Amino acid sequence: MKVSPPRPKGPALNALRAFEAAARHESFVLAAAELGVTAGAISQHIRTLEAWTGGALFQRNSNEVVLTDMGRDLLPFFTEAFDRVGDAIRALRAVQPVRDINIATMPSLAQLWLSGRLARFRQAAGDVRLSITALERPPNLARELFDLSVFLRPPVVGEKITVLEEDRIFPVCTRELADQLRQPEDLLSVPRLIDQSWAQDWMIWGKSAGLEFPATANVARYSLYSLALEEAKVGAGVLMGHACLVDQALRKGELVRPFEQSCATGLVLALETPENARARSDISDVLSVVFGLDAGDTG
Amino acid sequence: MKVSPPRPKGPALNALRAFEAAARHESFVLAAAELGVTAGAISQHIRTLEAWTGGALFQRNSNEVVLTDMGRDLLPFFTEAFDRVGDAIRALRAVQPVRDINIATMPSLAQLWLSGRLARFRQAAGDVRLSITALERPPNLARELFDLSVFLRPPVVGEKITVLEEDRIFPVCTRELADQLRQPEDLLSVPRLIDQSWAQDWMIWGKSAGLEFPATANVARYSLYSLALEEAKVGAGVLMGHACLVDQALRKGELVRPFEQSCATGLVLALETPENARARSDISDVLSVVFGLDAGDTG
DNA sequence: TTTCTTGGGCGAGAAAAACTGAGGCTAAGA
DNA sequence: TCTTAGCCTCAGTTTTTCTCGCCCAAGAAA
Repeated sequence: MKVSPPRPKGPALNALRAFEAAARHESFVLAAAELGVTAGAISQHIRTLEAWTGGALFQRNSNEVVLTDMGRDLLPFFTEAFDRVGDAIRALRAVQPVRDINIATMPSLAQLWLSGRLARFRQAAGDVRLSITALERPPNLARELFDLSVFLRPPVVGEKITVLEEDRIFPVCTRELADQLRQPEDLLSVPRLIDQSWAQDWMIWGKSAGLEFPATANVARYSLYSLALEEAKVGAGVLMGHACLVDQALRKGELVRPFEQSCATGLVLALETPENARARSDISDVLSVVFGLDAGDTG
Repeated sequence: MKVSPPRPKGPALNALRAFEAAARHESFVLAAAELGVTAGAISQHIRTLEAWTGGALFQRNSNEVVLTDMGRDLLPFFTEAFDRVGDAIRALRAVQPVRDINIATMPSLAQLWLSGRLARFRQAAGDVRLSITALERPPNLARELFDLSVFLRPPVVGEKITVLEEDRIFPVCTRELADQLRQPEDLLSVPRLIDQSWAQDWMIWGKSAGLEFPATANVARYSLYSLALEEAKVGAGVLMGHACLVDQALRKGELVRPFEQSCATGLVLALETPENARARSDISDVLSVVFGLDAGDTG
């Protein structure tokens, strides 16, 4: 027996947070992205934690990790804990009246949809700094310090989610190219432009038009929607346009719709705010000026 | 506007914990002790946090800190958050069946009361490592990784607190010295030994005996009760004995009670366990073997 | 009054923690 | 078969955190 060893120390808080994120995503890569570090860092945290507890939290497979039963049982405790920590941080942040507003959105929406609308807002309220972070997936707003997120996403039911519009898609191209397209079948013979992350778009629209598009033939993939859009503008092919993303180009006449037929993707353009955010006057300003929403106007 | 700045980062988790502890104690020194760091470290964390929020959390006075209103409003969020984090850590620790049991107690109890009893336990269950941490004050068991605490403390009402006995005090000394003491008034003329932290003891007992002991005259103060006890054993003076602390010495005949009169200090010898700890079989073993308590046997 | 003690601030340097980056492995899909 | 996606590990570096020494002010004790 040792008398008076130092107080027993728990594991590092950052390691706990890393576990929570990794367990929630069941992926070190996603957890790393959420926390803004590399996957290696997550891996190390998890190992530290496993060494501390003496039991395995994850089962490592070749290209995935899965929670062990033990890890799965533990997760709710950690999620609850860090949700409360998130609340505390948010409360801390709220002591300062206005500073800057962090918006999370998809790269494509940031460039093609949001930027125009925010210009309007920035004129109206010059003292607020806006910062836009482009993310592939909607962040967990209970955890991260965003005040607002706008994403095309499945229509999840959520407390603080407002559906702005349904996501609809239809082909778009230059007027010149459109003139060569008499009927939908003609689309099979021109280059089709798609965004990596929405590889299904042509198939979905095809189904509604009674066509089947081969997955690979005559297709150019782009990692960013805005790149595909630029290519479409110079006549490189036909882009499957999302209404909210090509609206500007259509208005300007840079692109046209060779066929009126449109179809829903099953996604919605949704705006989400963290708990209590709409009580902040600065944020509800953005909501009303930019999106035409009033406080409490939740979907 | 910056597009795609990295995700907005919150303050360091350790800084949040430092704030919680500092705010709860309204003292950097106590918070530092709880977290096992120096007060300077706490001070820096708080300043980091204040810089992040842009508002003062504490008002610094010359030799104290007091929470600002803002800080006071924030505290409940943080306490809730770190209570949940504590739960999570505890759950993590519980995945491993038995390892070691951490006991928190006062230095005097550790030496004079606990050690004998634990010897009994250590014989019975040799595979459990016990570690005893001596602390001045009862730790917050919702926060720290102790499985058990034993303290002389005011009789607070608590869920998981079991009162073992009432704290009673009475003078003790060597038999030789006792022979010179005919009546309580004689105590005024012999050296009185006291422990720093229980400076009131003589006054309290004096009141019950109808005597008034001058606070300073003819008094030897010791920083540890066990030191005072050793001095008493060699006849250096009369010690105000706490029943639970001098019991062993009385049994062995090393000390005697010159006067039978005893009085209660208003404190109790209380055992505390964290939430759910008594469900752990290893811990309830300690409770039953060492303290004669059965599961669910809470005060 | 003077001295001591206590609680806190500050800055430099040390220690510890966290993170990155490179190289390797496996499974799945093209 | 080749590529890609995930994860692992390890070494080295960067960043953070902590300690240490010294200062200050206020209150208690002498």
